[in-house]
Amino acid sequence: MNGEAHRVADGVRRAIEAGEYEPGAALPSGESLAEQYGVHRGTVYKAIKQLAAEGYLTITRRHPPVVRERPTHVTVVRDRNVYRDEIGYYFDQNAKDWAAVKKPTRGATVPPPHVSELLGLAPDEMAFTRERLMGPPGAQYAHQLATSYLPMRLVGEIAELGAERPGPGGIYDVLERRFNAPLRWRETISARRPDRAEQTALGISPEVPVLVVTRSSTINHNGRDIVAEVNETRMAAEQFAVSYAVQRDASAAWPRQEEGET
Amino acid sequence: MNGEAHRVADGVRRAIEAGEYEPGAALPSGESLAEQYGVHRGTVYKAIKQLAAEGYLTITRRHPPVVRERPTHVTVVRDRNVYRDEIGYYFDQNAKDWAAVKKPTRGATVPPPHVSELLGLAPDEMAFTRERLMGPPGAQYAHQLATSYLPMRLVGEIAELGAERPGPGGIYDVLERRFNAPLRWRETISARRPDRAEQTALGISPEVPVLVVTRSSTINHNGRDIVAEVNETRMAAEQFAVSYAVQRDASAAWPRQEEGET
DNA sequence: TAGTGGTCTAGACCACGGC
DNA sequence: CCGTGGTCTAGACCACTAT
Repeated sequence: MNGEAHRVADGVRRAIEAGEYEPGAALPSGESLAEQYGVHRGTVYKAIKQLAAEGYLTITRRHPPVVRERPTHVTVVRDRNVYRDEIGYYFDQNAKDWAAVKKPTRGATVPPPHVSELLGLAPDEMAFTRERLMGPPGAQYAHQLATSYLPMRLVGEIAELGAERPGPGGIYDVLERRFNAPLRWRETISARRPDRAEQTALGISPEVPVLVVTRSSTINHNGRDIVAEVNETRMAAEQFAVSYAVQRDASAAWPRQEEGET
Repeated sequence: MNGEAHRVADGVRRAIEAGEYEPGAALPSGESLAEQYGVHRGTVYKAIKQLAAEGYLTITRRHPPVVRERPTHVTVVRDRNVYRDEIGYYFDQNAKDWAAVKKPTRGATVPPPHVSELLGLAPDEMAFTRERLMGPPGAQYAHQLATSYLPMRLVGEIAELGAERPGPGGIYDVLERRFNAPLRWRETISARRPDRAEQTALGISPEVPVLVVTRSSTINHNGRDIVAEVNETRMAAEQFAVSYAVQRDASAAWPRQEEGET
């Protein structure tokens, strides 16, 4: 794992951390770095890719690599509660004031397999989607990328769900009003490497993992529980973490009763 | 992004998925694959690295790549509760019957920065560690890699914490007995690329992200809350997900009172 | 000693953006 | 048109393993 590429990567990394290249500034071209370090351009290329994987650089075709803003270490973005303000439900107190980086888009696609399964759809069945890119005011890239999946059948029955603006409180209020029952949510967290769209939207390299929070919304309808919506939020794993308090099951009550202490 | 390397990767991937190579079997050497596809060996090398990144292969130095067991998609490993059985607390109902793949080790290291911060240690201060590799019975690789960090000061005061076997119920029971107070836990989830030790222990490539669950144990001592232990569990993100139910804050109670419905 | 993965150089070609 | 990143080939070298 040692070698010339490593030497170059270490040198450039140190230069970035020493502030020799400002965040947002472009690096010298591969050719000139090769000259500077006395190695072949291909070797520089590998070093640059490595640094992009570590989150130091964003690389674009036909433009020199750009130094990313300092990875602001881990920010907690969730806890185990859902809150409500005058607008509607929200799940993330930090992101409350975020704005859409781009106008939300609506469409229809075949959801990823685990989403289809949650919604009870056939693997190749289409779903209605709504996509939002959210970020703090003034951010260059989106920090979170959220896609909401709804069964076509449901959108057909309840026209407001497919509207450009479903009204105050969003689709969750529409659902609770329509079914006259409370929504229940479950969040599942995993991680994977980003696809092309996620790389572009979040400004990250293929090697930087994204944290995926899949939230399913369940509601009771005629005595049966149905999953009405699945929301998948993706964020760069190096910048975000998800946190929650652990709750004691009845079996773990304290103080404990039936244990003989010495 | 298209090219010869892609063609080779697609071909080999299809062969694996068609079952032409059994899980555990070795692939042909790079040289012979290069011949077979009519490309240069370096191109094959890139394709193989890509497939390893996708989780299909495990690559080892100087040995042909080995086909990994089919990534069994996402397995939920947590919910928001902590449970207790006759042995002690446990956080994961699925992993209840897992066994240690290797004998647990004890030692002392400088913890990662976020762990030091949680424990209230100086960035370069050492901590007592206990490391376990857990997996289902008979597994080739460990599925989860857990490290427990304790402040040296605490281990000095309470000798049982540093013992090879802290007794039934583990260190959590020791702490609750000693401080006569209940532990409280918080879990924070993020993801990153694995370091060398994690790659070896979990049998994954550098490009496959690991999910990191950091659990801090807080206990009240003389009226102050102290973080007595931090446990960091790592697992391959392609195989595991963490799931929990979302709870309604008081602001999000249902049915809602003060809203005029039309 | 032969064969393996892993790395590097040298040189070539392509697609595309900016001049 | 030139310069950029991105890719591929050809050929070399090394460290190590299996024989």
